[in-house]
Amino acid sequence: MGISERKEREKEEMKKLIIDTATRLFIEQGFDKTSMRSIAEAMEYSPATIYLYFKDKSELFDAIHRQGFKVFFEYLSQVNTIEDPMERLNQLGIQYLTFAIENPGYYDLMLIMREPMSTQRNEESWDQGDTSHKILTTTVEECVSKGHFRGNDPAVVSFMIWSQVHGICSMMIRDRMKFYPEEQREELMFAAKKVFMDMVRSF
Amino acid sequence: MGISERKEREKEEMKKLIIDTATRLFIEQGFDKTSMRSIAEAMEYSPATIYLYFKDKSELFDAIHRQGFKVFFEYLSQVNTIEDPMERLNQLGIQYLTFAIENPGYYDLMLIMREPMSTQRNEESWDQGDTSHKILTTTVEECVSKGHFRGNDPAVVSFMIWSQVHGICSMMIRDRMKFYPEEQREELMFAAKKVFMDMVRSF
DNA sequence: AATTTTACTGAACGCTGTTTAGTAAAATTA
DNA sequence: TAATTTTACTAAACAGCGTTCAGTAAAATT
Repeated sequence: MGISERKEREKEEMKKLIIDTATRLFIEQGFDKTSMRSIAEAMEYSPATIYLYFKDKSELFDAIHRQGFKVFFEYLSQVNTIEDPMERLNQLGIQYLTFAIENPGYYDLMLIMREPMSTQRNEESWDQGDTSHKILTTTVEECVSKGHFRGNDPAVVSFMIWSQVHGICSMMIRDRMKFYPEEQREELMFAAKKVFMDMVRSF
Repeated sequence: MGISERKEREKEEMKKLIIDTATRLFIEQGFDKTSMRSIAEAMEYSPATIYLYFKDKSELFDAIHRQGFKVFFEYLSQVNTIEDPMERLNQLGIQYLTFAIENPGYYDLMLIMREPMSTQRNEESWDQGDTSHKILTTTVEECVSKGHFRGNDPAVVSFMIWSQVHGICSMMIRDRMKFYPEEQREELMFAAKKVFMDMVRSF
């Protein structure tokens, strides 16, 4: 049955073409301006074709969403070899900020935008969110067991830390840093994170 | 010229009717579902009428935006009488979180959504953002002059603090707290803020 | 060679923000 | 009071959106 296998391959290639085209436009011009019609036009297909491969726009962008998480995990996994949990936490923060700075489109889609939620999608993006969350909480728990955080609930501490770095990234990505000259913003992000970590360490 | 004065009054009333109707729908059903047509229908006017009073949707929502900031300042001004800057900072955080919890629609519009920016609008919303920013930095500067924050740059510290509370609120408003049961989320927000303030105070 | 299945599209539906030409009533002028 | 101008408003349209569906030409199967 060579034919059905080739067809299967072609189907996957078409899916990839759609995702790649959509990702390119999305990174280039943002979510709002990336319409199904514009994706189709860039692919030189009819808009209706996309719907043969993805149920709707939400499902298509969920594929991009998932890919973003893959990239995200590559950043986070850089810290795996660090023994000291507190230093690992520190580097985790740096990787987090770096991901947001280098992939603002992904960050926005993955962690700021409101998701239209379709049951299937939520399952998986939950998993990915859950994994990220576990990476953090595990590290925090290690820190607590080494005597840090004065015995505060690791869940609370994790949420605080995540909120801190997410807050910093959100400010940057949604343009709430106009108080500071553009060329100093990235520096400020890391400076704020550093003061935060200094506080954490001396707590 | 009683007539032109009456007309002026009527114009203001019409503007108010539009803003109030738009705000109601916006709070009830969110930004995306609040179309110009739905606002017009709720007012029992034609959609085109709204455009006689507001240049476009962005200008209309800027009016709501401004009103949101007024409410916001009411929350923040509760702390004015507190002498000790560190305790004022603490209460400022509580007021911030409370505003976000009690007015999630406003918070989203004012501090999370991307603004389509029309020159005029930016001027004013800048002013309001600037005022909020000054309230924070002034307090932080007082703290520093009382020996807190180990001589770190008040601008950096302010940005860190704002990011922390903004991060907490963003997580809640954009539904990134699914790791925690719904009835514990508000508690967790304040718990995280408390740990943060404990760190700040002992720094 | 005839039939079925596949991959795709043109055109439409109902929605959006926005513009424009036209109208009836109100205000002003004569 | 009658004629004219100004005001306040709307119906209808434009171009865009996500999405659906009937139809079609080519490919695969019988």
